[in-house]
Amino acid sequence: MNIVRVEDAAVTGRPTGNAGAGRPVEEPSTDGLSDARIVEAARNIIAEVGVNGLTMRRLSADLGVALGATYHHVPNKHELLLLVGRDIYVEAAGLAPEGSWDTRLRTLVLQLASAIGQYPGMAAFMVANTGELVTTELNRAVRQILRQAGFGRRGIDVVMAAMFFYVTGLSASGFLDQKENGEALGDMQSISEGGLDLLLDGARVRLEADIGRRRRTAARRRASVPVPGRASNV
Amino acid sequence: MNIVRVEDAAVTGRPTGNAGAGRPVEEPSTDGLSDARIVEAARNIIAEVGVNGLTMRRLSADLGVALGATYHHVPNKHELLLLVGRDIYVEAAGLAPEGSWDTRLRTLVLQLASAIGQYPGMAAFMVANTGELVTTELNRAVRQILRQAGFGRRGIDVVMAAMFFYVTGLSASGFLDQKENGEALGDMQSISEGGLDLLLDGARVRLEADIGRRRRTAARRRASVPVPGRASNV
DNA sequence: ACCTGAACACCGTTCAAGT
DNA sequence: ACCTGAACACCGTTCAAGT
Repeated sequence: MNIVRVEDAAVTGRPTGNAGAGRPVEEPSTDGLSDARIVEAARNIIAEVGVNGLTMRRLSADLGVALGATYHHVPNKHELLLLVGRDIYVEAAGLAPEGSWDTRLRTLVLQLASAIGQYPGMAAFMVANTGELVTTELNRAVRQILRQAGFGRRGIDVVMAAMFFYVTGLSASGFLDQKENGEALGDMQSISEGGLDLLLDGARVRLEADIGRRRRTAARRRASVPVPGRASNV
Repeated sequence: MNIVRVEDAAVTGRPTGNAGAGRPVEEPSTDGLSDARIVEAARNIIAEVGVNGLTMRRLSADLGVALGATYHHVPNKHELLLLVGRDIYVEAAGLAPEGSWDTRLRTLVLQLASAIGQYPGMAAFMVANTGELVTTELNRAVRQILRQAGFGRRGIDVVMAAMFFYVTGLSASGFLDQKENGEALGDMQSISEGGLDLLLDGARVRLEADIGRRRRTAARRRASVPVPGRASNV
């Protein structure tokens, strides 16, 4: 009885992307437990009953092992949720949309919010544990889109911060849920997307500033004219 | 050993603003327990040990009563956290900054994020329970700022959604914490504020569109010229 | 009406003991 | 190395009993 699920590309593809962690990549290990199997089972439970419904006991039962066995692979529940969060990120980073930088970004944000929204309570956890989650391929994917668009280094940072905060807030508030209550909820969804467009407008303003600055710098270099105010500094 | 605390205006001012709830407003009740006293104690605990450190037992002990006594005033922990969340909102809505609409909004967002950031884990809870929190005076305060600025009805909704998502994401990730780790964290803070400025740029674009639309409508009304496409509709 | 004392069901985590 | 069975400490919530 599950809602429309995105393909579990990240889980089935390769063992959970343990970005940053020094642990060696696990072998497929045809039988027995594995990080990938645990994360997959955890995702299914969360999708059904939410993060608060995910219990180490319930998880172990679904995996057909004793409670202690799960703890042999995952140190604690917090770390397990981090694995799940990274898994969702990796999956969302996989499906790269086409088009101009802003439509690509827009689609990516909406897809990501929708993906996270399928796991009740997950966005709240992710927003509270940003520092331990950001080092993923999603980061790289977004950075690349912005770099190709022409954003400067700091422009990229700023836009990414805004996007990240927005997507977590958006998914946590559950406005994108395609649940059974389709009354005046469509209005909230259009407002949420409107907020995203607002953000993209701001990003466009920023992009013009970044490009203008670079063009001026290049022009000065070509003419070999020292910068008026800080000529002695270079 | 508390961090710089904002004045507890909302708590001491009047009993916790139970927006929407049908419950009658409680009398001061000089002695004994009260919603206001419970919320205040809860805030202190959360500020010290976070939402996860807040325990109904610990709370009751700090209040000097038995566990059951607290439950006589607050139905459950979820509802208690809602009271705390609304209390923080009401407090933040109280200090209205001066200046133009965008600087007022900017200051308000940063103050709000900073206020929430003082209560670890609170932002995650608030972002996960938007629907039960939004009906506060903060909502009114922000709406008023935007209306006076000249935003249309939908423009207000969109800007507010963007602001809300951003502020929760911002405060939850704790970039505004003035904690002991002042290394490269100031950089993250400036990036967070940069994201906010991005959003305000977008809002400015939106405002121009709103004002332009209204001006055109007024001009048509003055000239009594029917609208080309939908003349028969009015 | 308000509070106490004690209980219930459940949770995350640990660990000696088995293979 | 991997798993089982059982325990420990703690939590949210309830409720008969007192005043």
